[in-house]
This record gives sequence, structure tokens and C-alpha cells, in this order.
Amino acid sequence: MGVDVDKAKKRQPGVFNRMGTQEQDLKMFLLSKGASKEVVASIISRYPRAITRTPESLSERWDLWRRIMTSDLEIINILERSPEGFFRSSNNRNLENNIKFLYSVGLTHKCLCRLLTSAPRTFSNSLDLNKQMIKFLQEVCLSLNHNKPRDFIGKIIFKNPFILIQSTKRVKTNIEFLQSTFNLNNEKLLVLLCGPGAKILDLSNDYVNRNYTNIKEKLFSLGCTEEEVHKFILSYPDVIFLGEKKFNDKIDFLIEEKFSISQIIENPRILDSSISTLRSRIKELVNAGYNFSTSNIALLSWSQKRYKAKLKKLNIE
DNA sequence: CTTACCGGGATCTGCCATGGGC
DNA sequence: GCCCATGGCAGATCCCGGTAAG
Repeated sequence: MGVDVDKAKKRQPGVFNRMGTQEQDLKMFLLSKGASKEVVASIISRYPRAITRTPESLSERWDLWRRIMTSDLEIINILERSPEGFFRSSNNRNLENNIKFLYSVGLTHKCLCRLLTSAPRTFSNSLDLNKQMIKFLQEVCLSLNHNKPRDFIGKIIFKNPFILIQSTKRVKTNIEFLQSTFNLNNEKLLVLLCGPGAKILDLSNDYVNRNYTNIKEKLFSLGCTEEEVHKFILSYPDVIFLGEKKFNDKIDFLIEEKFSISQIIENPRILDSSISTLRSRIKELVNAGYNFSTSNIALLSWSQKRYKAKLKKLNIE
């Protein structure tokens, strides 16, 4: 069947010691849903336990997923990416209960669709685990004096569909990090959590700390105050995503190119751009006679289309 | 018309640990 | 002692464009 047996055995040896497995059934099932042979092989190689599921159980599970997704093809695409999310559990009642539960706390169909696409594991979590996370988020919301937890939860989960596959410990620690680091009042913290800050809630706590410490030290070394650092991060929470090396490299590169640190932190979005984009744009702009010390640097992170139009204009002038 | 402000899109799996059932 | 189900972890950005503002 084209399965990488060595890899599969290493992954889940128990599956290969069982008396009966149903790889042919699984294959027929997936082919009938529109998967290619290669996809079937890849799924079994990466998640061998899939071959222990019965056709009835698979079919029922598929139909439950189809309550959320509108086509088989969408599901195949998810399985190809992440077979584990579908096959790790055969508890279809639990799946059904999760779907009901997630609707019952106010999530929209669109949101469930997003969850299933982005974080299919959510639906294989035990109902209890999902309940714990939702309860935790409700408590956070209420503790911040916001009396519409359904809205809060809908927003935060839509912004970050990975939250439900994180441990509450991880999400809690990250929320506490934001709270204690930036001294925000309830309202500001709420806006941050269900807005630009939602994205960083699923980052590993260690990673958040390391990156934050690195950003702080790097900016201190360039003469920034703590206040400036905080303002910078709050205006651009995505910066926490940047690993130490990448952040430092970008800053070093910009400093070498004679940008001032205040210029950089006042235009944080230029850090959105990759170093290679920054490099090529700076070169092109300098060639076109653009003076960064007197002109705005925001165009370094404009979309390609807008940037090109601007460059063309500069070259004509 | 150009630029500022801001949010969205793609994406996030694959492995290990643990405790229960047999 | 085996397998299973499930919890939890580490990992590590860049780009696009709608709409408001000027």
C-alpha cells in the first residue's frame, strides 16, 4: 500500500502486534471519500492506529465531521495534514457531545468550522477537557468585570482557534504574563486578550519569557526605557512570536542600515517583513534616492502591490 | 490620490508520558 | 506487561488589503 512500515512500527508498535487490523477497509473508506492512494499511505504511516478503526465507526465519525464541514474534500485535506486529529479517538459519543457543547457556549457554525480546520484535535479532546478550558475563559472574563462571557469566548477562540488544544496552565500563564508585565486595567486587558494579544496565548510559556526578556534586553542595550519597551510590545504583540535570533538579526540589520531605534519602535510593523524583504527594499529605495532619515519607513512592510507602485513613482520622479 | 491604521489569512503537527483496562 | 485513549509539550512569521484619514 506504500506505507512506511518502519516509521509506522516505530510510532505505534502495539498496532502491529494486534490480531486483526482493517487496513483494507480503511483504504476503501478513504478512497471512497476522494483520497488518493498516496494520502492513504501517508495517513497510515503517520498514524497507524487508524487501521484499527471499524468501517462503521469511521463512517459515523465522518458524518459527524460533515455536520461541520460542507464537503468530503475539506475533510480529506485536514486528514492529510493531521491524521491524528481524526483517528486518535474512536469515541464518537464524545465527539458528538463536544459539538453540542461548543455550540451551547455560543460558538457559531463558522467558528466550529475554523476549529475543525485549524485545530481538529479540539474535537478529540474529552468533553471534560474542553469544558475546563471554557470555564477557565469564562472566569477570566468575569474577573475582568466583563459580563458577556459568550462574546468574549467567541472572540478569543475565533482569533486563536488553537486555544482549546492548549493546556489551561499554558493559557493561564500567558494571560498572567500579559497582566503582570504590562499593568493593564481590566478593560485594556480584555481588549488585548480578545484582540491582538489572542495570538500569543498558545505559545509555550518558556518561549514567551525568553522572547520577552530578549526583546527587553536588546532594546535596553540600544537605550530604550522600560516604558518604551512596553509601549512597543503592546502596539505590536506579534513581536513576541519572533525568536531571539530573528528579532536580534532584524534589529541589528536595521541599525546597520542607519535606522534609529526610535524610528523602529515607532513603526513596529516593519518587523513584519522578512530580512530579505527589508534588505531588497532598502536597496531599491536607496537607489531611487529615498532618504530614510527624513522620510517614512512604513513602506518597508507595505504589501507588494502598494510597494511596487510607490517604487515606480519614486523612480519616475 | 496617497498613507495610516488595523485586522485577517495561512497555519499547528508529531512526539512523549501517563494511567486505566485487560 | 501490553495496548489504548488522552493530556501535554516544543516548535517559532510574513504578507495582503479594506477602509479611514489626510
